[in-house]
Amino acid sequence: MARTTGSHSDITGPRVRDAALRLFARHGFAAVSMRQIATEVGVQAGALYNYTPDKQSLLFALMRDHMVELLDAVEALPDVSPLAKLEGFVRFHIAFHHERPDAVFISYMELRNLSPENFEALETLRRRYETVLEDILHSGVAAGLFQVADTRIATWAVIAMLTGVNTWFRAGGRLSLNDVQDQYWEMVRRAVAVG
Amino acid sequence: MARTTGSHSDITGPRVRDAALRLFARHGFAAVSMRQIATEVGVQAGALYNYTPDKQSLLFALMRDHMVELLDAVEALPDVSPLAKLEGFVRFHIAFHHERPDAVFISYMELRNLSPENFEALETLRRRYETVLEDILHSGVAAGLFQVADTRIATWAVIAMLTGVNTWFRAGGRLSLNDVQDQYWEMVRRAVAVG
DNA sequence: CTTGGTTTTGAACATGTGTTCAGTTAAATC
DNA sequence: GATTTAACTGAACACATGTTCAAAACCAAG
Repeated sequence: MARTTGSHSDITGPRVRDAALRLFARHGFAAVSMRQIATEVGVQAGALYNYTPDKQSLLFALMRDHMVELLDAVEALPDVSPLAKLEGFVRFHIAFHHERPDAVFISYMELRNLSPENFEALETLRRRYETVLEDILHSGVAAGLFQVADTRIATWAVIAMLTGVNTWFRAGGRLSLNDVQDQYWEMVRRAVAVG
Repeated sequence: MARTTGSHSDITGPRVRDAALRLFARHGFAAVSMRQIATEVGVQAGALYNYTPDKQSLLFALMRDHMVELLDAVEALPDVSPLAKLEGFVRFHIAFHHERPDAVFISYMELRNLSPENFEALETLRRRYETVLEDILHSGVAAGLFQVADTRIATWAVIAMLTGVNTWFRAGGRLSLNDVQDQYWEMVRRAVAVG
């Protein structure tokens, strides 16, 4: 046997990425073999190499694509007052991350499995995302709306707090996503706003 | 060759655990082989099985020991007012986690490599730790000192925020550990305290 | 010095790993 | 219908994996 009926790279390509994303998130990059991914796709392991030069590049592509999506979305947020911007950021972060639990998980957990160059590329993207929030905090401080001792630390604190939602929140439970957004926004607002 | 001169289980045992802790934290459980651990200890792979029945038990022992230490320490905090208790918890969490970056990292990252029973055992310990903070928040709310919509969510939010310190803080930099504790305590206090 | 217990070696086992590639079949193009 | 291109198979490569165990060497006690 060789080429199978109905096979097409436009179909197999996304299926490879989807399977890799799910398996990497569930079991970890190092614990997943190329043969497991291939089985999930319904193909032999060798066929995967039409879609990635090697296993690590597959991981990196997933992480990079996720971060680029994240950046594009956050930079499209409306340009309003610092307080409204902060609220927008909080609600956006929670919602965006909730929709992509696997990609978020991988992007935080598998950094150590990247080559130095790939790691650096991803860190650069992550820093750009953090800077969006830090700029908001900074402009709020300048406008006398926020009271923050160190905008850098506050940035890390807020992002860690918001990202933590993914570890426990599941849709269909006691609280809606909106409830969660409301409560986190309330805590963030009080933590940084004056008076 | 066989038994080596100077070999003793009281020495090799801790060395096995130390090497495993450091390697698991650095490269991940699945990416570290028993032979790598053995090399680090200065022993052949077979000798490790005098100290653990298998690889997974070694991981679990490290995680469980860490959580038990954490629980013992947090339950020894003084019984004072809710506000002072909360401050004590915040400062304790930051300091304790700062001193054990490898154990903290492993205990958060390698949960998925545990068997179901081991996972459940660790989750129970983690819930007990969270309950310490939730009880503090709850008693503060009852005393009219705190204003928190949902103590469960606030617990997760605070712990995620505090644990995040480990991802960026390194001793010897711009800020002392005390500076960091001060700033996080300020943010937590404002996020939950009334007016 | 002998005996009994402790600790480690070194080889082996069965299986799994990422990756390559010649050969084969399906789809697309002319 | 003939030819070219795209997609995949299946086998192979060289090596790594967790774990077991008889044999050997060390240490401690009598």
